[in-house]
Amino acid sequence: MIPPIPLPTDRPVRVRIAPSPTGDPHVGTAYVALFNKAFAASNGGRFVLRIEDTDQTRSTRASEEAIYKSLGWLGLTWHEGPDVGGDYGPYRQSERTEIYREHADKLLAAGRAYRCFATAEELAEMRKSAKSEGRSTSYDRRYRDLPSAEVERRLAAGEPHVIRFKAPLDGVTAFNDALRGEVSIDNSQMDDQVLMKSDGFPTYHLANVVDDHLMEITHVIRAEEWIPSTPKHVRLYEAFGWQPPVFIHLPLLRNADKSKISKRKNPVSLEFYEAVGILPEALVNFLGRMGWSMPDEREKFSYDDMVAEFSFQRMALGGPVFDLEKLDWLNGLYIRELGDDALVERLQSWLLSSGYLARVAPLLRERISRLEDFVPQASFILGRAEATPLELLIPKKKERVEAYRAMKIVVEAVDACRDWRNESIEALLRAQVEATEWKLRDLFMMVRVAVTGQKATPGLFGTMELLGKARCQARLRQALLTLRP
RNA sequence: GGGGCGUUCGUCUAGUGGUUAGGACGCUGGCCUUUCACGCCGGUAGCACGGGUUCGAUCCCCGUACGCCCUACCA
Repeated sequence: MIPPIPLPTDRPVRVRIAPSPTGDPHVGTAYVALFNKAFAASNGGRFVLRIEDTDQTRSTRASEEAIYKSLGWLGLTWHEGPDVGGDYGPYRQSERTEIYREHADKLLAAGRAYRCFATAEELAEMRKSAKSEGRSTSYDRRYRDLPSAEVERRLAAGEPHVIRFKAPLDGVTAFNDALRGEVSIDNSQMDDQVLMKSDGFPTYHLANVVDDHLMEITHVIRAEEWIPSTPKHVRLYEAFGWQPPVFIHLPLLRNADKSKISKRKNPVSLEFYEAVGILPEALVNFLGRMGWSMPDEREKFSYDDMVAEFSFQRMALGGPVFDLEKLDWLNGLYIRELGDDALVERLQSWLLSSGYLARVAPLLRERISRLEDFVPQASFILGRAEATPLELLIPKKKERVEAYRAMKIVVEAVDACRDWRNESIEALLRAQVEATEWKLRDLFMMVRVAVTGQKATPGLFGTMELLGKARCQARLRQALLTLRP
């Protein structure tokens, strides 16, 4: 039985989501956003969006924009964030590096953190030998007690280093998860977490704790995967002399096989759901049924209904499988409820707008002799795609494994593409020809068949552009699944 | 390997120390209908296992199994 969630008596409830802008906007982000926002709304609190772009190698502005767009599409809007401002900014972590630096220095000065000069190779070597000897592969604290003169010398020499937290060596660290009760780990399990990376950016652990405190976050509502690192966060709060927030860990969305939801096994991009015509209110409703239920157990309810009845005591803790079939059923319910005008409006704002048709029509002009031919000709671009059969997918004189390998390369390249235009798609695919060691025509034919389900189509790249990245990804991934040896 | 979290129909879930364990998706039979879909009525299938505690456990406790997550200078 889940106890009531403690609320602050002297200050407003403040919650946040903190997505990192890498890759496509994720359905898990929307899930966590929904429960944060609903909790805030039911308590008169505020919902903050903070962008965790501390991974310089993976974060992109395009991905950040995509998060705004998709969450906005779902109506999961925020009171404070990089785009709308607020009293606790900046809300983009890459603009807060000075703050983290100062706080890391404080820990350094207080003897709660230390500089570690281990190189990546050194660490890899350490883990390798630890593994071969059957020891724990966590960091062995080799720089924890480096004499200060030596630290100074290396610093003066400009040696790159990270700052690590001095985790307690013995004892136990416990915290209270509002849904699960006390969670504790033995401190022998806690390693000296990196706080500041050698590039001067903080890790999640430092940035998160510092920002949540500075932004006066009262309840940290995040996914279950964070439970194991929460004790470290608790020790960080303690080291700073801060009061930790209430921790609420939500169950993880799952694939059909119960593993954590992933793009390999499920469409996870919010852009996919929008592109295939899932209604935002249906998706929000569906996410609200993941681990949560209305008191009367009704299946269909709006965000406002949810807020009116919201309580974490109605939360189930098992990891819910994200079932597309049930989403489709629910979405159908919403569609059937639409009036004629509203339905037409939805269809138009989906793909049946004159603007979109204006882009499709030129592609199909040569292929139609009557106007009525347009509709069947456009079906592979407007309609739902069936999985392309295996025989069609494998080019002549190619083996299944070869096709699988090549498709994998294509899928990964497409995932990474951030500029979805005819020319850039072409450049992107051309760039894969070498990697696959295939003839250009074979590779492009396989992609064409995977994406359209047919061998004869309008220009491949223009078609892909119009189809949109999300749907192309889904179809390519479907093909990859079919090809899997 | 180590640590943590979890476990009610295939899936999403409700639920209580005594219930024929309820609803939804799916699948399925029927009705409606010129057909299909929608809608309506019905069927299908579940408390992981073993010990306790108890007059009685799906529910409380302990163990086991299984699943998942973490174990990065990613979040």
